Amino acid sequence: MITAERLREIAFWSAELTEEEIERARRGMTEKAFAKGAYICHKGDKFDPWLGVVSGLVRLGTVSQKGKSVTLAGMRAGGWFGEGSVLKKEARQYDLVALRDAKLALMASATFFWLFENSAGFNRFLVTQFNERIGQFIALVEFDRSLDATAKVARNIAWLCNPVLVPRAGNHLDITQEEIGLISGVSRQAVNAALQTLEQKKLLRVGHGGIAILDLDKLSHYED
DNA sequence: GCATTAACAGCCG
DNA sequence: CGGCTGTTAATGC
Repeated sequence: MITAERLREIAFWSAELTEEEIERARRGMTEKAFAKGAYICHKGDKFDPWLGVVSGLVRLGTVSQKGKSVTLAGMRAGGWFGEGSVLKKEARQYDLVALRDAKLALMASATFFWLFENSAGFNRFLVTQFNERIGQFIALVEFDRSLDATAKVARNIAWLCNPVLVPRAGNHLDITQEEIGLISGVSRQAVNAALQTLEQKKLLRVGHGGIAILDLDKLSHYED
């Protein structure tokens, strides 16, 4: 169980909840630490909590039939995910790996369903979250030709900084080029080249162990 | 051609 | 010093 104050810190959506709903939410939640490289769950697991990243970086991915690993998305601190599997009471559709030491918040599915049945604020948040994800998905399908490495990197960085999915993100992203590679499905060297291209176009600025976002909108629509 | 792996020097904290 | 970055060379699809 976590305190009401802790809930405010780690869960931006709690701002939409009434006192009673906050009480329910915090009683149904715990925090858990994962070491770098650790699996949070595997594809096919019956793992029921809804998840939020409190600190660290998490990779959502899977393994194709041919055996190569495919990354679906990265999730940074402040992001919440997994509501699809919880709502449908189904097994996880992907692997979750901590790319560095991470702390996650876990909400029991019974609590999630209670909020779903009783809280207007929580439902407003859920609809907003789904809507934003659909928007990302549409943007992905819109460009049927495959993206080059620079475009993949640009889009994945933009997703990590989505202000609706991660409202407190700000303009700075603490992430190494290797981590961007793991999330984007591109080698570290290709990430390095991509970042330099994007910096020249003034869409972002590269620093040591992090980047500053200058033009999120252009990053999210970037085509080579 | 473009991207990947491997290897390495240099830089930053 | 250890981790991260920027580059180059060799290899693969």
